[in-house]
Amino acid sequence: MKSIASQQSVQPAWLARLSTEVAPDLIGCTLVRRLPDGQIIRGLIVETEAYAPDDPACHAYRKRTARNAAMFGRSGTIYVYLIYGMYHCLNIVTDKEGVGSAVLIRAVQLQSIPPGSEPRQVAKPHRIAAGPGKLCRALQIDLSLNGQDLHPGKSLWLEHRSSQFQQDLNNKAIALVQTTRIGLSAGTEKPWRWYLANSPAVSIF
DNA sequence: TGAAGGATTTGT
DNA sequence: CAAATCCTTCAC
Repeated sequence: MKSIASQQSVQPAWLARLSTEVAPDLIGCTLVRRLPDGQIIRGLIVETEAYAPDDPACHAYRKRTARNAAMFGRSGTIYVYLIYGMYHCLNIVTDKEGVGSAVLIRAVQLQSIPPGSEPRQVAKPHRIAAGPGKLCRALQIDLSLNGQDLHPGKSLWLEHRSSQFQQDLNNKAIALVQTTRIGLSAGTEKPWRWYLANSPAVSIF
């Protein structure tokens, strides 16, 4: 019998499914960021949104451009974009290569306080990465990661749910909530946002 | 070549 | 509710 590692990294093949299937499955997974200086920041994913090709809210809805090119890459590609001129948003590309779809990571619950966090934020540690813009600020994610691949030990990767998390989910000790997405001007009716019920780290209450 | 607006966050 | 702030997209 092979020994069981507590954390197993997510492989591209596991992400090669519809974004609407992957998005809820990513809740409970751990996002791991390795800074240029080698420091590791880990966060439990507690909120995601799915974006699909036939979805008017999806950046890849109209056509392939320089900006959204990463969304058409193979599953496991990192798609980062700048919003409102000051915040970055992190997406994990899903489905087959050539299909413009991805999952937006909206919030993570940090395992530790990352470097550079302001005292005002540290007062509420669970809110430091509550929201897509704040998440990227805390994990120092910017356009330099756009188009790169998730890769264990490199800049960014994902680890599967712990057996404890999966067990709690099966026992209904914890639950996922599915509802509509946030901040859109189109496709507002699609129930493609998921979050961990009762998590203090989701972007909105 | 220019104007409009955005998968956000924060403070008034 | 409006500002901050800049890149992308689309119209002229």
